Amino acid sequence: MIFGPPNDFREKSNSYRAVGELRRLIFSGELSPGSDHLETELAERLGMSRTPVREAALMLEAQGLVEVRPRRGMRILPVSPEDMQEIYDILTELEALAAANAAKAAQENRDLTALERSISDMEKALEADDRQAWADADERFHAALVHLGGNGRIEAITAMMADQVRRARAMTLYMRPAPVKSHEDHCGVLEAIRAGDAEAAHRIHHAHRKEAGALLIGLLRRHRFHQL
Amino acid sequence: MIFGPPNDFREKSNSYRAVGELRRLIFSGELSPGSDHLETELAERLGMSRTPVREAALMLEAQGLVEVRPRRGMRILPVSPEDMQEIYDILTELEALAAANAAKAAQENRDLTALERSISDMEKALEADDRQAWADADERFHAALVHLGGNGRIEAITAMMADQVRRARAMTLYMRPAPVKSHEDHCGVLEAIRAGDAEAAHRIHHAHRKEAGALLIGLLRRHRFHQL
DNA sequence: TTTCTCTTTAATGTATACATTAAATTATGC
DNA sequence: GCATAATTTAATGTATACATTAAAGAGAAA
Repeated sequence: MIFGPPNDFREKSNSYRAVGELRRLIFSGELSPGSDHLETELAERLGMSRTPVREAALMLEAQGLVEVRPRRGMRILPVSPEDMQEIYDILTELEALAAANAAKAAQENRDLTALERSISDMEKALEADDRQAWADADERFHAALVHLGGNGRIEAITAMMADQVRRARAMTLYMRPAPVKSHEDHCGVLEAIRAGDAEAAHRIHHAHRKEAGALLIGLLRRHRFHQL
Repeated sequence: MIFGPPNDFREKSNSYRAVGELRRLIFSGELSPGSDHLETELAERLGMSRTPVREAALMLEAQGLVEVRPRRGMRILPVSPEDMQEIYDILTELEALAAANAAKAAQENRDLTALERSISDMEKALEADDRQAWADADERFHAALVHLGGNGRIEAITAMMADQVRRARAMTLYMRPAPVKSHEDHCGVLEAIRAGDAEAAHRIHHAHRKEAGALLIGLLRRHRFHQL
């Protein structure tokens, strides 16, 4: 879990740089799920000593991305369809709550440009049939929505879960149908927030995540089946 | 967040022992919220070198309990009423989901003894007017419920949040009225799970957490007011 | 061959040394 | 006296040395 604002001194420290680097390597797939990596090896790869690498590994373990086992190195935790089910169940509840809270706070918080922009970015990506751009904008939409909800801990938790979803989505991005229904849902949520209708925002977003989750998990299971 | 089963080798390592020790010191109030603690100081206190202490501090930071600031030491994050509101909002959603899932899984999973025992422990504590025993049993009830829900990530998240709640509850335990309404709610949830009624389990537990949260936060605000 | 034991290897966990640098302190000019 | 600059202090971030010990491998007995 990534709490608090990103402090500037973190960027100067090798430990936190290692966290960022390792995250990048994990999400890009260069460190594949299930693989083990020794501290020495990673230290050489990142051009630093074992100390900051080791500290980074422990932080990533505390965040649930890897497992540190003595003498076997840092293991990149695989994400099974069962894991993804757990994650989507959580995202569904917490994001729907955030949507409702965003709608309740709509009076004070009128800046919905982030939501609007991500929706229009998704439209453009859909026209251009650019799946990756669509996925990026979709992620921005969800992040913006959760941010509007105003609960920092929900932001931290969903950001962590989004990390995992990104890994799964990379595998299934080109298997799914063009996300047209998603677009309607997003617009519906935005309008409900504009109107200050918390109940509608919650209901639409809850259904949206539930459907998207079922779709992704179905694809994941098929994907795993094909791999066997 | 504490992922995965507690591996035995962790108990032998000073780093993980330090995590446990520091958590104990934080929850017992020996390290008070808002206070700063230098690595050297903590290392001496725990009887080990700076290395494992530092690693523990970074793990606790990744879990959201403390903040590590260069040259100022490890700061124990205070828990404001606003923080507690965030936490209860999350607990409300995730535990209610767990309750619903537990009810759905009631056919397979018939072992409700943990729930039953914690409820009877609460009854006993209530009769003996032992607030601390009641709070402990209440915590066990919620933990058992979430465990029955079967989502390991929800378990990890709620366990982390429960840590924070415990700190707040320590302040307000003797301010609140005798928790009689809670008892009815707990029994209601248990019966709904027995009956496999997911909707009822969700509804009752959701309302239960919402009320309990409002009560605790009200007390916290008053408590803070008195401290000023 | 297989299995058990002993030896060797090497990765980790920890302590420690040291360079860096923010903060505190002193000194200096106004 | 006050503000600013120079100096000192000390806590951290990192590298490295080393003891520990799990795992791998070799060797002997069945």
